[in-house]
Amino acid sequence: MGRWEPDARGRLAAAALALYAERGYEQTTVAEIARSAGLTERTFFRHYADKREVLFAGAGELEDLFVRAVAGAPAPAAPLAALTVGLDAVAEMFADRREFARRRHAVITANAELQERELIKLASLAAALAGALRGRGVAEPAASLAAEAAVAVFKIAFERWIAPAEEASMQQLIRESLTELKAVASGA
Amino acid sequence: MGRWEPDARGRLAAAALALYAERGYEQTTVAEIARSAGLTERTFFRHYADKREVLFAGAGELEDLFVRAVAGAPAPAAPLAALTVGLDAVAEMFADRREFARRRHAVITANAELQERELIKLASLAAALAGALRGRGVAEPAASLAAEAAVAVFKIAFERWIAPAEEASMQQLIRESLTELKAVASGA
DNA sequence: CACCTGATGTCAGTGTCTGTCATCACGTAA
DNA sequence: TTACGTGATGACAGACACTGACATCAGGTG
Repeated sequence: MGRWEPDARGRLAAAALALYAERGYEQTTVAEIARSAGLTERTFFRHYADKREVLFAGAGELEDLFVRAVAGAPAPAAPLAALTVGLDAVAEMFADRREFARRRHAVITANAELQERELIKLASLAAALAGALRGRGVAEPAASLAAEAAVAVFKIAFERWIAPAEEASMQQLIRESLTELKAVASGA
Repeated sequence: MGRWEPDARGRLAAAALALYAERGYEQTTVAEIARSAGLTERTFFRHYADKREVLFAGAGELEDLFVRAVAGAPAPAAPLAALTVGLDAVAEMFADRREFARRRHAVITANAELQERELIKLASLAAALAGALRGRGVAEPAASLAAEAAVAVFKIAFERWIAPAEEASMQQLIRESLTELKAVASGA
């Protein structure tokens, strides 16, 4: 065996989620997370920029997947059609992580600081999507507006998907939200 | 004259904006802001919950104005039409604060923590607007989607409004963004 | 065997934010 | 006038997030 236990990053993330869920984000110190993972506080900050970031390690992958799918959508597709290709790819990625998503989201919605971090990740996603659309020849401000709308669709579908009683697939919920958006935007 | 200089809150906000603009948000300590306003660090935290909030005192008023305008829109109006009434009210409120908005926005865009706070204020605004729409009989998820779309329109119009060369009125830019949104949403 | 590398530990320090108590001008009532 | 309450502030101690600097040590490499 190696000099250290493997996957320090993953152990820190798991310990953090467990402690945040058990006693709340504010009531958990970084030293406790590190100790729970068999490491020191200083090592925590070598793996994650701050106490919140430990919950958002997957945000980069989500953004990459979404952006690549949009960039690779069939050429003649309109902005919202290209974004729909990305939304479908994202839905597939989430499919088998519903319980994890529920636990993580419960922790985030219980704390304002964590919500702030989630929002800036979504804003980063929207900016990246707008960039992908511009790469497809979409002009501003249409690119940014379409990207913001797509993120809103994702956010609302996601919240429905993790609702306690919900059983519909994320892809189904995304399609429904998209339909609603089109109806709302054309209805005034 | 009173025992203390008047308007401690306002003096703190002015000192903070000036210092954040001059040397950057992270390079400014709360103790410096307080001293610049003739107060102590402890008093700063009695007026503002944290170092960021001092830049967002007006967010509550913006939300109140926006929500009241939407709630008071003519009864038969569709969701996006009611939101447009609110957007017009907001545009009027901003009209004579363009330079202040530019300075404040420059500080915020220069720092990720401040952007996070701005995003959660916009999310709070979107939630309040969705509530106002539900109060008008709009069902979910249409209410939330329409509210998110309206906030996106506001955000994009605002950014154009404070762009260096821009001279168009905020109302004009909001109308243009709304038109773009409708075109994008119906174009796929 | 000597050396380098990379992940970790240790320690000291800064800054944000909170709890607690003291201070003191002002208003009010006896 | 005097005693008392009130509210904004100051003073102080402390918890905790986060950073910089240096030490440690197993494993790979020459």
